[in-house]
Amino acid sequence: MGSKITLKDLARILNVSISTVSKALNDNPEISIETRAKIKELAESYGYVPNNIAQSLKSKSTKTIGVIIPAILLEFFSKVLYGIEIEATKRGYKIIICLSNELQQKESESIDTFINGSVDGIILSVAEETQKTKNHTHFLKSEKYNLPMVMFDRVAKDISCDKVTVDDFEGAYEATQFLHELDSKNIIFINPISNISVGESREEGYVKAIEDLSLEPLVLKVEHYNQIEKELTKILNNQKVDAILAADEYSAILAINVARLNGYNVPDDISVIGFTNGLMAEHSIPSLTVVSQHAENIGRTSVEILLDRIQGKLPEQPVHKVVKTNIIERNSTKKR
Amino acid sequence: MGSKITLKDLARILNVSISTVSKALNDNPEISIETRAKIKELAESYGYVPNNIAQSLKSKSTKTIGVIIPAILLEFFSKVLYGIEIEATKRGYKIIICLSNELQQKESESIDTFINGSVDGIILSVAEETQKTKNHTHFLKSEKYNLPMVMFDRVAKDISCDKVTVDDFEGAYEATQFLHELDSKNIIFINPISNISVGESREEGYVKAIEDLSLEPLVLKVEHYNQIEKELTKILNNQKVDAILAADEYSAILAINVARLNGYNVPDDISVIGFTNGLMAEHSIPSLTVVSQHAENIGRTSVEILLDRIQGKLPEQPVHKVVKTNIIERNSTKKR
DNA sequence: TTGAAAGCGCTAACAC
DNA sequence: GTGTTAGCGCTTTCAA
Repeated sequence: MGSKITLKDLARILNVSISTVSKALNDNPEISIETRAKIKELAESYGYVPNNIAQSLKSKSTKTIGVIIPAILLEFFSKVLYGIEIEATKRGYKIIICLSNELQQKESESIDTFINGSVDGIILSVAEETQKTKNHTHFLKSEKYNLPMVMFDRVAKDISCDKVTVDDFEGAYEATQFLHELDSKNIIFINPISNISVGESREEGYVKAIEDLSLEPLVLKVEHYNQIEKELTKILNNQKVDAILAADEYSAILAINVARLNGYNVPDDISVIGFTNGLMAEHSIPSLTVVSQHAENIGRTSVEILLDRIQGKLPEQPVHKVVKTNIIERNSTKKR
Repeated sequence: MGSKITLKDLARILNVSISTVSKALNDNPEISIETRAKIKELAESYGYVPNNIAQSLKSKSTKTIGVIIPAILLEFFSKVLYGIEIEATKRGYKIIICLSNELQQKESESIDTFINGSVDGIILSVAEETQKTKNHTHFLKSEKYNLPMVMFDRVAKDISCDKVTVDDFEGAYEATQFLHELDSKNIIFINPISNISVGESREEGYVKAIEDLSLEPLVLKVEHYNQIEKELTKILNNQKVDAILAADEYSAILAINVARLNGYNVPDDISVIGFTNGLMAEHSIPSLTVVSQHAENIGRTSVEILLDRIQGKLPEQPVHKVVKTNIIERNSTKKR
């Protein structure tokens, strides 16, 4: 069967005008019931489907959201994406995905592909490179082209737009307290992501908690995961450590393994908490107690805010929503 | 600054016609060099960006691909998606994502959102429910509306379209042989996904290999992961097992744990191989030897075929490309 | 070298 | 109740 039957075709077949067909299919009461029925039947039989592009051009609304994420292989982002898709679909929107792969250049290009009218708004999380260079000029296009934008998780402080973040500071603060309540006095913080905003906040939360507890902070910053084994072993051999808080999931898993390799029992000798509730956390041995960021929730919330903004339901002032974290207790921490 | 400056606006400002502006910006030699320069400069200064929707309507090409995946939280699919995004971007295409969440209804709706002209082609992997019901009528729309479609990994045999699959049969066959070469004689196959096509093929490959080796096949089919511990324990207590091949990653991880809980050493007593090379496989203890399906490669290949099809570079006959698997040896199998 | 006009497919204000 | 017309923003043929 051929494709792409249009209003025009239907009109010609029935010898009516294009607008009559259009109105009939849109159930416009201007058109008589009989005509409507006849036209609908014909459209049905020809498998007519309205051309979405034409509708978009006319209505100046694409019903699609542009999403830019730094990486899809990081489980956190695929969870957020899941939340975004669910919520967008629920509200009748499609999503277009671009990956920045943590590069500023690709992030900027992605924004360019969105400011040409193909989407009604943007949801993004800032690329690592961009967070390092702090060059945010490409984000200004959102405002220049009147394209609503919401940033989630990794946000640019100096850009004025709606934001959804996790309370990383608070999450780290509470995790540190949690470890202290387990009688840990020597809590080390491992940070392989100190160069991105969330890593910073987590470290700050840890340090603040440690200070409030009148303990000694001990931070292990690393550039790469492969340094963790060596550096952590050195520390374990030189000082007492009875708890580890890791800034992400993988470093927590590594910490568990390094601790065990050094003869420590987890959780009896050392309790471990990591950030991010992912597959590895759930399935590691022992399973990992984590600070969950509710990734899916972040995605849904971002969509809600973006669509509310698009539909003019929000005050002019940018909205900043903070999603609370909570601790999911598993077997890498002592039972209370 | 305001938004959405159009050709019309530029034309009015310079007192030239719209078509002149259009041609100038497209570097059409019909327009004099000076006029071109002047117009480009003006466009630049106003931050003019051509409206993509209008261009699409005119050109009848959206330069976007519709992707329907059953689940994004399954790492395999997010890896494929990664491959799709990379290759699509490279070739100047955007991607729109829909999730079927393994439901036929959602899969069908997703196809509907694509046949209205919003994409130039579809890439999809069949939902679990659809594979069960075997109701494939919604896939026929692709042909009816002349919308090129490529299916990957989980495909519908009775639908004629381009396909990219993994050689699951061969992968399982080789993995079984691999285990046999490790001196395993009692190899059990755990299949929690016997209801989807890939699960079937893997089982067939295993059975064929076992037969060719003149061994006794032993298949443990389960409906859900939580049955694995009980069922496998029962088997381990009743008969000799020296190797386990699992139809997916998670069941392999579970198998390792169950074996260890029952006092077996992995890999000394029992070697374990799983399908899918994911995070868990890499980070489990011991790390898991896997049959890798090269998910990213599947994604890239799907895009290549789809775009070649769209651009008329392919023979009329549907193309079926089979991506080879290979075994990634880690610590859950004995060293040779 | 430039411009007028038609048309992509659809909607809607306004006529008849 | 139905049709005419204009227009969304762009490209492109044809005429000037």
